[in-house]
Amino acid sequence: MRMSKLLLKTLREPPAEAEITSHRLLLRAGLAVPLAAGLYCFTPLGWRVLRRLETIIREEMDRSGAEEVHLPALHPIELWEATGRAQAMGQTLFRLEDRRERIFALGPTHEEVVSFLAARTIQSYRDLPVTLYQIQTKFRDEPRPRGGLIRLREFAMKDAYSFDPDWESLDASYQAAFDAYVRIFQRAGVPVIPVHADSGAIGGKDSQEFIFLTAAGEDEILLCPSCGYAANAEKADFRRLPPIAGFPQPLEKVATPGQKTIADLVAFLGVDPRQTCKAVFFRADGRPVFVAIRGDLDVNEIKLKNALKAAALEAMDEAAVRAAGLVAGSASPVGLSGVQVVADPSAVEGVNFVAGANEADYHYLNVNYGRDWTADLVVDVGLARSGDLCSVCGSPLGTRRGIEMGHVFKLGTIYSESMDVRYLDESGERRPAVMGCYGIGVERMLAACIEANHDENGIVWPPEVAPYHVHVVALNLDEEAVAEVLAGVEQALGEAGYTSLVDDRLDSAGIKFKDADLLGMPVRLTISPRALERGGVEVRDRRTGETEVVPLDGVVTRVRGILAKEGGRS
RNA sequence: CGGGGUGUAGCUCAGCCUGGCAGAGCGCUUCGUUCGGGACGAAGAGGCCCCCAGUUCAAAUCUGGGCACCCCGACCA
Repeated sequence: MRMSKLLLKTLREPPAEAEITSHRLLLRAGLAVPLAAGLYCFTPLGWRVLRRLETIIREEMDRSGAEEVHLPALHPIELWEATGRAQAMGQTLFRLEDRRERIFALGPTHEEVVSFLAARTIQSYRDLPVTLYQIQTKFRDEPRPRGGLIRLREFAMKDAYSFDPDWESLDASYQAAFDAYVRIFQRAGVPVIPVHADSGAIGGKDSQEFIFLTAAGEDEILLCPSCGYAANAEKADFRRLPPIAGFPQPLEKVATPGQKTIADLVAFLGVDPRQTCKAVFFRADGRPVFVAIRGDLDVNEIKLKNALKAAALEAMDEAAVRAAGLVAGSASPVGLSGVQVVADPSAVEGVNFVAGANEADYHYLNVNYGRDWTADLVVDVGLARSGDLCSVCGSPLGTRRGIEMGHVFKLGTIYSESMDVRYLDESGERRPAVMGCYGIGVERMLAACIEANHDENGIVWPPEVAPYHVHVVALNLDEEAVAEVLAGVEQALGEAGYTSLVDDRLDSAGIKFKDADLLGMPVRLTISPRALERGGVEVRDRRTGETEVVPLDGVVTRVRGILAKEGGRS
């Protein structure tokens, strides 16, 4: 490809809207142009990168035994109502109407549609297991698109769905998808770690995310430096500090004027935070929920939401708190009625807690579970924080930010039951297929790839992702010798199976070198009178900056060497 | 949806406080000189100053309302 005819505009300065590195370089290198919040146009160069990523994904999915399909992006809304997700997705679901006023959704994901397809094609255990995948445009009316390609409203997702006769078989399909993901991210030059995750609105059981660690990430990840336990904060388990021991004492009411927070009580009464019981109020699908948890802990709203099987969970506002008869600052599970009470085990296991008296400026001492109050539900709703102890080995956990690149999880029979994906087993019994579901965000992968592969001068593409293998800078093209060598080199590269981007523009050498660094092809060749005088063509490794003049007949070999060194196959 | 910020040329931004010809650098076009790390000279093109309303003789500038975009939080690949 000749740059003189390539549609490309690089920018010396990044647009002010771009803050994170991948976004800045994406725009500076002219790979994409924003259209609206969460929507981008991809230029020829940017599109080539996306296609190369898709190629990697296809190859590895195919290798894992998955079969590619293509499903509509436009879905009849009835499909979403059948699984209850028209409701659950809420505003995120883009809706539109056809000319006959039938309502459709723009697919934010494809469990429903793939289940529809499976229901009509899978009949027997002989048809199983099978994994279907596609690379499809997804539409989500996100509350807040952000970070360039990190969070889009329209994006390409590789989504795969496995159908198995039973859970044991699903384990194998899940593992195959997991292994494929490891290879995909490895080839794409995106370092990821698998972490335990919540399965979110889609529902399901075991769930792991492939996280790219970066300060620009949206997710908080808890990592154990000692045993390697890694989990999304919304899912992470941790070991609570032991309760403070003692024998139950009689309940006692004390005046605590103006003391509202746990920190207040700790200072005022001189007790350990672990001796206090914290009260937090929520509205789950509109109904009030009271959560009791030990004072040194915080509530994990995702865990709570899951425990309550609620579609929406929000903090209770002041008016609602009063309406529920609660006293903020002195709220207590003791003597509470008409409100669902959820307790974290930490509030149940200890003795002699300090808790509110449901009366302003008063607290109880020596509150004990079972004697003074009971919960409707006792469940782990603790939020793991930096410094909490690893549930596996007991070492202090650390936190890092990260971006979710891919997600694999075991769905089970949720969709196969509601969408009627059933098969006849060997004994002639009709059973729902056990499903798994596996996604990768393609644009997000591109962003992470830039984030992980750049230096102060620009992008440094891994060879497998680079839009072209070689960037050829031609200087003084008006000189016949240069033009001649360029033609020869281009041909030799092509015959060797390498793609090249040739800078044949009339701009100065400085501009061309700067652009070559910015655009980040793994190898740069410079063809110029100076290089020719020195006996050949200058070959430069973009990553290391190593530069050498190589005789014409050695150029292809040298290119091959650099590409192999920089990233395996190309 | 809550909190914060920004909207002036393709990009980065000044001008706004204190109302009075719409500006700079980079980019773009043409010509010439250049040609190894964002060259130089000359001549040009390019604007709904986000939108609407108000105040005023006069609004990029002041007031009100709206919209868009970005960042932080609640959601997800």
